[in-house]
Amino acid sequence: MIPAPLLGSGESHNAKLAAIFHQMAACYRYLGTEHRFRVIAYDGASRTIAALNDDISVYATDIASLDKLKGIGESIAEKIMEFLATGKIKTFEKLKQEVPVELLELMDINGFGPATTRLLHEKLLINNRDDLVAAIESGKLASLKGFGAKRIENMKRGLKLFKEAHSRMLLWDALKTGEAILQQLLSIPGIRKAELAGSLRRRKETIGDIDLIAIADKKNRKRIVARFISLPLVDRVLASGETKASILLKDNSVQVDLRLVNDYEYGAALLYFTGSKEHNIRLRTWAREKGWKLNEYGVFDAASDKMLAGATEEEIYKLFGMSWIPPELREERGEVELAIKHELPDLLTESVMRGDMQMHSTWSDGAEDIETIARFIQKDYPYYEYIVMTDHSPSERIAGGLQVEDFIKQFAEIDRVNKKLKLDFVKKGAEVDILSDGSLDLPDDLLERFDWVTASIHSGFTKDNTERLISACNHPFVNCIGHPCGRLIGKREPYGVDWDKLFDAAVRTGTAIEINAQPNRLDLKDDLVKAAVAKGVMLTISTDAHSLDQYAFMSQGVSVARRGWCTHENILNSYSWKQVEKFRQQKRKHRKVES
DNA sequence: GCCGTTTTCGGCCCGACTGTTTTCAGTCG
Repeated sequence: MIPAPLLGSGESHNAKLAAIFHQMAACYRYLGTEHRFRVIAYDGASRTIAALNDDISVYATDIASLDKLKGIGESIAEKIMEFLATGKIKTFEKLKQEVPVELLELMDINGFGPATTRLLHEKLLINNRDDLVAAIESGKLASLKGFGAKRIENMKRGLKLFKEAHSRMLLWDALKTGEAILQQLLSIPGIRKAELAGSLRRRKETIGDIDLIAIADKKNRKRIVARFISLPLVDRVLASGETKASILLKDNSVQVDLRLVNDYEYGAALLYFTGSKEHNIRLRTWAREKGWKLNEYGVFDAASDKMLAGATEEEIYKLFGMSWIPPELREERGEVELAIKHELPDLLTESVMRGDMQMHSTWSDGAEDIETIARFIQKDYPYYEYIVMTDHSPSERIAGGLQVEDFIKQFAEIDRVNKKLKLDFVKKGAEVDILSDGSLDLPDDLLERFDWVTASIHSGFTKDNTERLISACNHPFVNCIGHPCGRLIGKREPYGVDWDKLFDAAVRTGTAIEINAQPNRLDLKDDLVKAAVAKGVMLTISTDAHSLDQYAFMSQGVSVARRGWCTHENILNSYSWKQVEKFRQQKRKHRKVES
C-alpha cells in the first residue's frame, strides 16, 4: 500500500489541500445525488492541486490568479485562501458535523456506494468499519430490505480485500503480469485480436488494475468468457456477462477486466478503456459539440444514430480532426489542443537510444564484472554505442563505494575491456554522493578524469534539498543529477525541491538531469519531466542496473520520458557519444570563462 | 461548484453487470 504523502519540511500545502477537497467530494457524494456536480468539482480541484509542481501558495496571491487554474473557480479559490490563512476550511468543518466521516472510507470498498453507506448509517446506526463487521456477524444486516445472501457475502469479501484493493502495482510488475495474462487470453480459441488497455497502456508509474480488450465473434463469447474466468490464475470472479468479465488474480489480488467487442468497434473500445477518464470526457464533450456521440462502440451521429467511426483509434481521432494521440499523452494535459493543431511532439522511442548512463558492477554493489556487462549489452542491445560505468563513491559504504585508488584501478580495467572489445564502448563514470553541505565526496583532480559524473543524494531525505542539488549543478565536473527527487514509490516520499530553481540552475550550468528507470524510482517523474522539458533542461535516461536483467528497465525509462512529452532532442543519451562529449565540454569551457 | 469560438444560465460522459426486483437502483469503470 502506498502511504499518504508525508508533509516534510519544505514540502507543499498541496497534498493536504488535495486530501481535504477529496474528502469534501466524498462528503457530498454521501449526501446524495443532488450534489453530484459538486462532487465532480471538488474531485477536479483535488486532482488539479495534487498535480501542481509548485506550492499552491505560489498561485494564491489573489482569487483571480487561483481562478485561472483548471477546475478552480471563485468558491474553491476562496477556500484555498482561507486554508492558507487559517489552516482550516469552515465549510469542511461543517460538513464533518453532518457526515459520519469514518463512514467515508466505506465508500472506497468494492460494492459500497453512497446509497448503501447512507442506508447502513440511517437504519442500523453503523458509524464505521467495525460497526459494519459487527452488524454482519450478528445477522442484523440480513433483516434489511434489499440485502440478500449474495450481497452480504460480497460485502464480507469486499471488507476482507479492502487493504489489498488499495494497493497499486509498480508499472514494471504490472506489465509482466499483464503480458502473461494477455498471452493466456490469446491462446483461447475464437480470440481474434487482443491488447492491454487502461493505465498500463498509458504506462502510468503505478497500476490499479489490468484491462484487456479483445475481438471475438458474438457466437463465441459465452464460451470465451467461461474459459477466461476459469483460467488457473483466477482467484475469484467479480462479474461475467456476454461482453465483459472481471476477475481477481490468485498471486496478488489484482483485478483484471476483459471486454469482448466486434472488429468494427475495436478502436472505440480501445480508446475508451485506455482512458484516462479525463481524456475520454474531453473527447466526448468534443463529440457532443459536433452533434456526435462517442461511446465504447464508436462515434455516432446523435440525431440519426448512424455510425461514423469505431474500428480503429486512428479513424476516430481523424474524424475529430485530430492527430492520433499516443496513449502516454492521454492525461488531459493539453494534448487535445495540440492534436487539433497537429502539433503533438514527436515522442522519443527506445530504438533511438544510444547508450545507458548509469550502472553498477562488482566493483561496488553490482552483480557482474565490467567485461560481462559490456558483452551482454553488445549482444542484447546492439543499437547502443556506449555504456557508462558509474560505481558508487566512498560515502556509500554499504553499497561498496570505491576509494580514489579503486577508481584509478577501475580505469585500467575499463581500458583493458575496451581494448579487448576493440571499441571505446565502456565509459569511465561514477555516481558521486552529494554530501549534506552540497560538496562531493571525491576530490576534483579525480572527478576531472571521469568521462561522466552523476551526482546523487543518498541521505537527508526529509529536508528541502534544493540548495544541495544546485551546488552540485554548480560544480564544473558534475554532468548530471541522479534520481533527483529521491523517492521510492510506495516506500519513501520525495524530499523537498524547488523544481523551478533546480531546472533553471541545470540549464544555466549545463547540467543534465536523470530519469532513473528503476521500477520503484521512475525519478524524475513524468510531470516534472514535462516541466523540465518546457524549461529546456537536457535529460538522460539510465537503468541504474545492478544486474543483467535490469538493463531492460530502459523501456520504462523511455515511457516516463514519453509521458513527460520528450522528443529525441530532449534526451542526451539518444545522441552519439560525440554529442555527449560536446555537452560536457560546454560546461567546462563555460566555467573557465566565468572563473 | 465549474465553465463558455453557439451560452454568464443551464448544462455537466455513458453503458454493462449485479442483485433483487418484477422494471430498476446502485455501482463500477
